Amino acid sequence: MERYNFKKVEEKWQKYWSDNKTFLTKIDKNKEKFYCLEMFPYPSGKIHMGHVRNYTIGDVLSRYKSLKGFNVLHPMGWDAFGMPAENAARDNNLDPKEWTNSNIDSMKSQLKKLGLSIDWSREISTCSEEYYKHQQIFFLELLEKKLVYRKENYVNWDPIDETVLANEQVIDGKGWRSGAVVERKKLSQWFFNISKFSQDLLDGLDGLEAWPNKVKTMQKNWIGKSFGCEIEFKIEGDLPVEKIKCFTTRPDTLFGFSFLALSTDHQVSSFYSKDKNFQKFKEECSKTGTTEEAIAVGEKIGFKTNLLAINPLNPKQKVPVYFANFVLMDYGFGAVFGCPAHDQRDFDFAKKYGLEIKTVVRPIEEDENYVVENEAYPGPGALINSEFLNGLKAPDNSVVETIKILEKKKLGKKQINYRLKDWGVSRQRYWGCPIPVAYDEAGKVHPIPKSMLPVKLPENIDLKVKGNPLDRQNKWKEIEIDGKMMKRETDTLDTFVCSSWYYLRFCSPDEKSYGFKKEDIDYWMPVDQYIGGVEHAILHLLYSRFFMRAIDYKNEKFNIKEPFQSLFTQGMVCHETYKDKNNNWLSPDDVEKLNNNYFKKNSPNEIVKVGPSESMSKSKKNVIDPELMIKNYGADAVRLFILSDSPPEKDVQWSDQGMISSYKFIQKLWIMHNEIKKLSSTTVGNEKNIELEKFTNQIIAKITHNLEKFNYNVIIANMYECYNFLINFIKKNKSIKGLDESYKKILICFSPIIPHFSSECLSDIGFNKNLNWPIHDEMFLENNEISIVIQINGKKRAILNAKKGIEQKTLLESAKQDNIVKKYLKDKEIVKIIYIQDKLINILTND
RNA sequence: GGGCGAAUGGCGGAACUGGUAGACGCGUUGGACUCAAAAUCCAAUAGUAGCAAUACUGUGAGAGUUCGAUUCUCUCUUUGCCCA
Repeated sequence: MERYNFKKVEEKWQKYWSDNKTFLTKIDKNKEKFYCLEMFPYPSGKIHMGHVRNYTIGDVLSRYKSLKGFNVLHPMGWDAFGMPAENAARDNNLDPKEWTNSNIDSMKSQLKKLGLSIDWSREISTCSEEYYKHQQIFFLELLEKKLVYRKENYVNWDPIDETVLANEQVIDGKGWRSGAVVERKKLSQWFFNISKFSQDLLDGLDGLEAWPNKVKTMQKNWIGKSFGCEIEFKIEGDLPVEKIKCFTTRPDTLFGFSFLALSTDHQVSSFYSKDKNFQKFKEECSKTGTTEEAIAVGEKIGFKTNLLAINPLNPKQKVPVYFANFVLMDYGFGAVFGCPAHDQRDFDFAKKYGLEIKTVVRPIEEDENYVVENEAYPGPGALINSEFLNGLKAPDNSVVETIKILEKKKLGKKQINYRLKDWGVSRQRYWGCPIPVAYDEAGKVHPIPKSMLPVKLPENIDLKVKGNPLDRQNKWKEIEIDGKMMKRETDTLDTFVCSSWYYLRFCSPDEKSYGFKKEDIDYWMPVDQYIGGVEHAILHLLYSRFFMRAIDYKNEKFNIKEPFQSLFTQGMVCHETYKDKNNNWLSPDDVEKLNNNYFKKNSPNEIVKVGPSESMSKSKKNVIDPELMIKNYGADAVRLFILSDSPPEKDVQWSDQGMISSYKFIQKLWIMHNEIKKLSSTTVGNEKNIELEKFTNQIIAKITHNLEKFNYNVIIANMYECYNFLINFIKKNKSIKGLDESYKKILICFSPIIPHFSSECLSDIGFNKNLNWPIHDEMFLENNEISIVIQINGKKRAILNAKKGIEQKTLLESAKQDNIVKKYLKDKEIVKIIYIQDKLINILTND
């Protein structure tokens, strides 16, 4: 017998699948479809373990569903636009397109070595003209439907990448990619009107039963629906301002009103355009970031006006009006009423400027003399010091009642507010999808006629110069539309736009006239299972849900609104981190382990500091190269290991030991395979072996159940169980009828996880074509001979073998014969007996 | 500060609707093979006591419901993620 040669076998089957077009998918209306999609990768040039895990999970599911008889669509593509290409091109004097395409080639060959069941004929790349042409058409359609608009707005400006960032791309006040502190800048930008769909996107979440609750909650919070009231405050003072509108979720605390705060961008600020002190203040404000966190943490500062705001519920009360740095123009109306006693931000502000702090809500356990002292009390309770509102239960009851009163007096009206802002999609970058519009001399927007699409990116660009590269392409910028010379838009689209509809393109990758064909969408959509990292829980998934709705808006193209029926978020792949004596990160390759101590390789005296296990990242050097692992151990072993140690939704620890033991397991399976093959060819048994049948059927039931539930780590345990059973079974049984049948079924169960090995073994014992997922026989799931647990006073004391369906009386009699049971029942009176049929009997005695 | 989740041997983790806790793997220990090592195979492996049969304790801590709780309820601790 030859040692199992994974290299030969894996290459053989990968070639076989490719030559036979095994994974090519076509519409087949006689079959039920299954669309399995994993989040497509950015073509960085090398796959990492996160990809291996993500795509292995998807592949296991796809292969299982195929064997179950589904018509499976399992495509792959490239999220190919984006800044790394541009940066690499700039630093190494390359063409971003060539850089990207060569990365795609090498990553594709690495993915192929994993033996994924992908229909490569549907491969798409978002940086190809065939792809972004359709995206430009979508953009124009959205423009026509008024779902895209242009406005001047403050934006998050990343000074290193020299681009605008969406709010979501600002993390801790810093750019998500560059890490630079984000500045505020006013620019004219394109926006997708995602906020128009706020309610719809929120409602849609309820229908997504197969999404993790965690993700739904995150989206819900992100959309941030709040119920409140729009109030108009009458204004007195030295300026021609009569009233100021503001939005609040707590109108019930109006009697605690002590100041009105305005954003520095509020209309009223126009009266201060020549006031040097105000300008200085405004500049100060722009230094605090725009994120909610920066505002909450930062110091609250204000600029006092000479205006006074009148409390609508208590016209005798007049309070000062301030500009304040914690008020944002794009929330509510850029004005908030301050109630220091019950909002920490307002409290801090009031303390600083010596404003009144009047308590109007008391916690339930306090009485009416309760006074807010060291910090605001934002919690529930009852209203006090509020005249006719006193006693109302806050906040639910009191908010509703106050709004009713305000509406009746025409002082305000009920309003629903969302935190979700429109999606700014303009990027001042080269390597993205050009926005297909042009401007005439007056600056008016003209869509570029569809016949002139795609707007292609110019080539041979110098990326070394800072600023927007397309803006410098004077020749490219010129365009003639209807005989008039115009200038093209020089911004490109956020790459999140590309990934918002790629799942549709996979259904019709070759369609020339439009992004997809209705017939294809009707058959394939929605995605039955979407698999990816939880880091995309908000942005990508929300944008995709929006894009479906936006494309469909007013045209009713589809019957579905939600692109992803089920969502699975896999955990990360982690590894210990290492540092040398100078605190430099060390790669696992540079570290040697000896007797629980870690040393630097080639310098045996230097002890290595071991840090916590963290998600693999290049910056911490704690990465393991999948290509190397596949080369050393084979794709099947890598697939086996990456699934074996943790449930797929949780983080997994990389372990060299684990990797090696997966490799060894396949070697052991191969040795066993050859023994079984020898045995089953000489077998002349009479009757099927009950023990074998029972095991086979039970394990099929288990594996099937675990596949359906994504318990992939448990399937690996089931595979070991199979090995342990079979190896012992063939040792003691020399001639067994039905062994080949059972073994075949078990191999099919293995095949989603280790497809090359299983295919090789199956074909070696004569099964190659038309394989189906085995179905277990219920008959064997239930044993005739069962073990029944005997409990005395709730404690396990013995186990009794009995026939199925045994009656309580009979069971009790035989239990009483048991020596241990006898011991415990001696001199005791049986008070009660609890019998769970065929499972357990609990005997209660009198003490 | 708010929301959601998690906590089981030395480690990763199993346990269907409350019913034999610790499947399976790693590691460790002992043994076989070997001049020796590696590889492989066999055995043991929650803790405590005991030669053993066995007994007691045990699923982060404390309470509760129940004949019976890793599983359900409440309080607390630690921890992770998201939002602030």
